[in-house]
Amino acid sequence: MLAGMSRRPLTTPRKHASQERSRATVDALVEATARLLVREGFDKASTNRIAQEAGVSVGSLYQYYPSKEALVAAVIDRHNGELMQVVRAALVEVASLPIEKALRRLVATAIDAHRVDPKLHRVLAEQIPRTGRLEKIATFNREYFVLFRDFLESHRGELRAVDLELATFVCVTSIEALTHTAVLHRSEMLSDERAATLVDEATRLMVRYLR
Amino acid sequence: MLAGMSRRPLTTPRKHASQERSRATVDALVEATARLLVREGFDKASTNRIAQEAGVSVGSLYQYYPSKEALVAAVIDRHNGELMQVVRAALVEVASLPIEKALRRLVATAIDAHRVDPKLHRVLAEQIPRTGRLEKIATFNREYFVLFRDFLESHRGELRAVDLELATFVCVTSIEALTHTAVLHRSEMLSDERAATLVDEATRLMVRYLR
Amino acid sequence: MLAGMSRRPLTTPRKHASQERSRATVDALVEATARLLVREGFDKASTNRIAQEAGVSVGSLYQYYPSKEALVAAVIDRHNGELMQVVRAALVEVASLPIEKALRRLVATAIDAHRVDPKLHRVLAEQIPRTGRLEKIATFNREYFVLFRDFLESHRGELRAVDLELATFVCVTSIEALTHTAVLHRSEMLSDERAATLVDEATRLMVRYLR
Amino acid sequence: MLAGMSRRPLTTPRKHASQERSRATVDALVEATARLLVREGFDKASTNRIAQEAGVSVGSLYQYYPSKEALVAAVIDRHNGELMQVVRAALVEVASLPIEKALRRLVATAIDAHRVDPKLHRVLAEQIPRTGRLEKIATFNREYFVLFRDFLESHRGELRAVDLELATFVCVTSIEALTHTAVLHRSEMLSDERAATLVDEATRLMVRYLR
DNA sequence: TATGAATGAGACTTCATTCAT
DNA sequence: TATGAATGAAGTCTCATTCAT
Repeated sequence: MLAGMSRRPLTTPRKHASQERSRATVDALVEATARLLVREGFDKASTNRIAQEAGVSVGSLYQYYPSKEALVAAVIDRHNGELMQVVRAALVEVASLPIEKALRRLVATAIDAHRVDPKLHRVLAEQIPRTGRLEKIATFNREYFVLFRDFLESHRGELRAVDLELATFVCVTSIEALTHTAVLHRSEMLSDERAATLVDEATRLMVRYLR
Repeated sequence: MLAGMSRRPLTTPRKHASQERSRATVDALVEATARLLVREGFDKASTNRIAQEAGVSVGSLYQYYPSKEALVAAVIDRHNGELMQVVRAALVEVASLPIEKALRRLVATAIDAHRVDPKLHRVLAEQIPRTGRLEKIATFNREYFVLFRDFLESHRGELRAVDLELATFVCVTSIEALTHTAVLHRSEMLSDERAATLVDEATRLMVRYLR
Repeated sequence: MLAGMSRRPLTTPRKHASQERSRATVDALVEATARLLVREGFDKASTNRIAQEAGVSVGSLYQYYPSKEALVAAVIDRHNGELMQVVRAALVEVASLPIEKALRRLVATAIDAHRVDPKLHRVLAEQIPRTGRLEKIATFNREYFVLFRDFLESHRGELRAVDLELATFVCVTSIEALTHTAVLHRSEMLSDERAATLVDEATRLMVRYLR
Repeated sequence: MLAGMSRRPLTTPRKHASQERSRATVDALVEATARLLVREGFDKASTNRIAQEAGVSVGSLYQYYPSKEALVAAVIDRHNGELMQVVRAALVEVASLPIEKALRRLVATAIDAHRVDPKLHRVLAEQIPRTGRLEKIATFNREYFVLFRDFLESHRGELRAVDLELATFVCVTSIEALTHTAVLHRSEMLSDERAATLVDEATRLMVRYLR
């Protein structure tokens, strides 16, 4: 569907690094990649530089990852994992709350999630499309989507009549955009005094729309 | 704010191409860049290939643009210009309508704007961060922002008490995200039957939030 | 048919180098490749080294040849061309001679042909299989084969009853092997005094076989 | 004689593998090398892959062979040994036959010898020059040469007056070339019906030449 | 002795950019 | 001013070989 996207480099790890020594190498590589991505951006993060930053030889890098893309993919996966953990926990916690309280909590959580490692988040958000991780992102989003849909379903009683699918799309997309933009491009909005207001507004947006 | 971004290549055109012939060359170059960006992606769109596609020598390319980035920047500017034209027209047209009708119209326009050249839009959206065009985008957004704020201001009477700045942020960000996502990742939502529903929902989201 | 031979690198030149300057570059590259092949062998003749030897940048090398293999292929083609010229000339010259005189002359010519650039010939003979030039070699051999067959045909009267195809195979293969081996591995056989003896023997081999 | 061939890697095995376990490892390595050479070609047959194919660690590989070349050399030696066994047996068997019968038998045997493992034979024939095994090959050929010379000597009575040295060169080279080419490049000549004809012709070539 | 993780020189190749014509 | 040949830094990746465990 995307033009010119044939022959994308492999993005799956090569070995699963059973021994302890290798495990350390793999971790160092992913960590180094994340660091360089933040510090220098995708283009400047060459495999040689990554290996160097990880204190490892290029050869070792290629022992575990077949390409730079695979390494970035690993960083993405790790980051997504962390985000989803936060999100999942929040959704569980919130399941039994009345919808307004619940949504407020979810918005706040979304902001927190974006704060996990905002610089990394930004680079990844920019680079994801180039890494063949669209699917994984889709996966990520789909999981969020499904969980949120379940959440709405279990609060059916408090909602107006609405196509849940559509409502989920509207809410998830809006929350994501608002929190993402606020964290990455409008950090002044998240000062101690003003953060609450933003949460208020986002919550109001959702609540009024859904009720 | 972005780390390690010093020494960014120049991104302003070299001459202003007053003569007719030059004008044609410049146009051909920008057009060729856009075409290749869509067809091959940023990385594969080399300056040599762009020159070839434009039917011009590389030498000439560098006569008019000091770098590849400058060329991409030109494409971005052109694209943004087209978008803003659509948006501006809509805002003018809508100025005197009651808020619900107005918002419905604006949402529909946002979708149309994204449809101007969706594939190009997607590539640009992905590449913008790498081109130092963040500022220009900010500029773009700021103009939209200001216009929308004015729009809200002139409909003050129909709104609840609300910080206009904040409301603008919420609305602009949400509309942008909903239309962008729908067009780029959920094209099935824009089939003839379903498009109206999406517009309905987005409108409802805004209206309920603002009133 | 050969195992593991999929995805062979391209072996056709990239441009045809019309301008004089490029022509010189291309020539220098082929020449340098031949030189290095002789001096260092295939494996040590890296593209960077070839470019250096040619007094040209690697970039230029890749402007004209898509791979090292293509360069070697060019050398092979050039060498084959030279050989065939010698061989063709001899066959024409010999057409009307009685078969013994003719064969003697052809054997002597084959030795001469191998002497054109024996070291290069050796390296190429060794490297040909790896270059996807088997076809070209086949072509080369086929031309020789056809010419020799015609030669036999036109001397039909002097031959015993024999399958011409088969006789051609036997003669061409033997002459080639004898001259190749003598030149490359038994140069002592080609000293002034002994060369004539070798030609005698080879001629006798053919004549007795054919008559 | 070959230029630039100094500093060739070691090509002799490291230990003589007295113990049984070692013997098995060594065998597995040589066997694996032969298999990979056939399946993937010389370049793709990396030492790591060979070790893996042999079910042994790279470390162990280097315990027994000091270099990749040494491994290939071992394969060549093994292959040559097998060939020589066939050839030696034939020469013994043939010693007392009249020359025509004997030569027919030797030609047939040469074809058989090439059929022992034609794919391996081809790869080795191509790779030998790169392995410093030229000497060994020379050795191989020299043994064949000497045996054949002895054969001719013992049939002196049936021959015309001829320099035995030279006659041996002519015969050995021609037979080798004819059988090698037929097996590797003209397999259609060895179909059940046609093989006999080829043997006939080759025999005739020799007999007429020698008598 | 065996293992296999680690090494790192070096191979191939691309492409933004320059410059002689 | 236009051309396109030339440049060469830099990037990705492989693989023979070593060495700590």
